[in-house]
Amino acid sequence: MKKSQSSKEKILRVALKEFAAYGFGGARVERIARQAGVNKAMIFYYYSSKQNLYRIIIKNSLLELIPKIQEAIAVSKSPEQFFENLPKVYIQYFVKNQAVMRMIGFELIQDPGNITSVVRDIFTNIPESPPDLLKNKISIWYQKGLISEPDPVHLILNIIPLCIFSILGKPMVEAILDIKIKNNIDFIDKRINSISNLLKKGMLK
Amino acid sequence: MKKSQSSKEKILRVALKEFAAYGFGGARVERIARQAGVNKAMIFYYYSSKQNLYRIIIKNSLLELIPKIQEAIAVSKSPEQFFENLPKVYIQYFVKNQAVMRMIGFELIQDPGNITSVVRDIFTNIPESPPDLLKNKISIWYQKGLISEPDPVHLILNIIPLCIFSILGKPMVEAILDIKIKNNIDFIDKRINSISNLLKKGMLK
DNA sequence: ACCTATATTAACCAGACAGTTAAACTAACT
DNA sequence: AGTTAGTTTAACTGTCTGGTTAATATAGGT
Repeated sequence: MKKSQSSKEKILRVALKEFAAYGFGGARVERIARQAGVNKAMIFYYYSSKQNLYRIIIKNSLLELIPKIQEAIAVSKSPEQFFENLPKVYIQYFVKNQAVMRMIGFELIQDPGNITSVVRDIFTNIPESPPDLLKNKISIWYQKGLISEPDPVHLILNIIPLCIFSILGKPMVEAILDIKIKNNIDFIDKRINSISNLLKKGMLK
Repeated sequence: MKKSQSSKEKILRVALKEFAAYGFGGARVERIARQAGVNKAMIFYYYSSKQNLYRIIIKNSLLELIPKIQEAIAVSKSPEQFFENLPKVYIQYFVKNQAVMRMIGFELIQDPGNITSVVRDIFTNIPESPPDLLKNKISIWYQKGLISEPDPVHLILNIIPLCIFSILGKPMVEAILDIKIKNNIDFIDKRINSISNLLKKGMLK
């Protein structure tokens, strides 16, 4: 029973790319099967439905990302460090896992209720919940007069968008300004830097 | 020939919502027809294909947004004003036209090449191109030592994401922090404020 | 060798899909 | 009343889709 394991996992890997490329509606089960080198029926044998396969992939992806964020929060002893660590972790993860980012993006646009329920589900079953950790840090930092934004909602909404859209929005900005960004590694480095600087100058007191 | 006009336009209005809700692949031509109170064949009669209908809607939407941005840039005599005006224009437009935002989001994720070609197409046929206006302002402001970010790419990528994701990411942040934002008008006001403050503190010298 | 549980396949299905067609309707103009 | 051009419709088509099924293959345990 070794080949089965590889088939089961290969379906996940291939399906992630398929969903990211075409969205749920546009994704084709048969294309996933073909690219995974597996009979179409195997997908239903292992994952019972297209919807279910989709949900499992989203959950897996989030479970992979969360510990990285958890650590970035934990190691940040000051808001300066926090504003440097978090964008770095987010951007580097999403650059390496663009398919994940695209799938999450799709979900947020199409059916926010679905992904948010997955998120809630994950966080209620985690011992040291990263959101709680974050809330505590923010409130302590604000009380100490270190940061200017006391509301965790707006603090988060001032960070995450900058990271995700940096990658997603790149082609758009290239089109708007009518330029071509050649060196992607340089661009990403510059992006992380620009975001960290903006956050430090903009939200530290 | 009066009813035809209203049918033709109603298809556009309904299709915008359909595409925003389900993405291109998930959108159903027949559902558009039914909701527009029109025979399905009418959609092909007026717009020849689903793809073409999609492109026309995207283009129309951008053509509606661009003048607003153009004006926000033009009236901003200082970077302070710019960092206040642009987020306000973006967020207020996207709050009122969430379907447009979702469609653009879909495109950016699924087929960036498509929407970017539409953008290029629009901007090359506009006399006072807003990107050029923006590039000039930024370079002048930087030379005068008023702003800290000389690169228009990163300046834009520090602004637009904050606006778009503020609306799109709201349910996600609610799920992460396990809260419910009740008053949406207050939230949007606070969001515009928080972004303007971040940009002013973070990017002015 | 036989049993059993898991893995895999080809062939199939009913419904849905984008797109077509040809005929009929409408209303303005002559 | 007849012509014309733009609208609208019902009925259709060929293809594709997610999902099913029943038969078969595999391999480990007895």
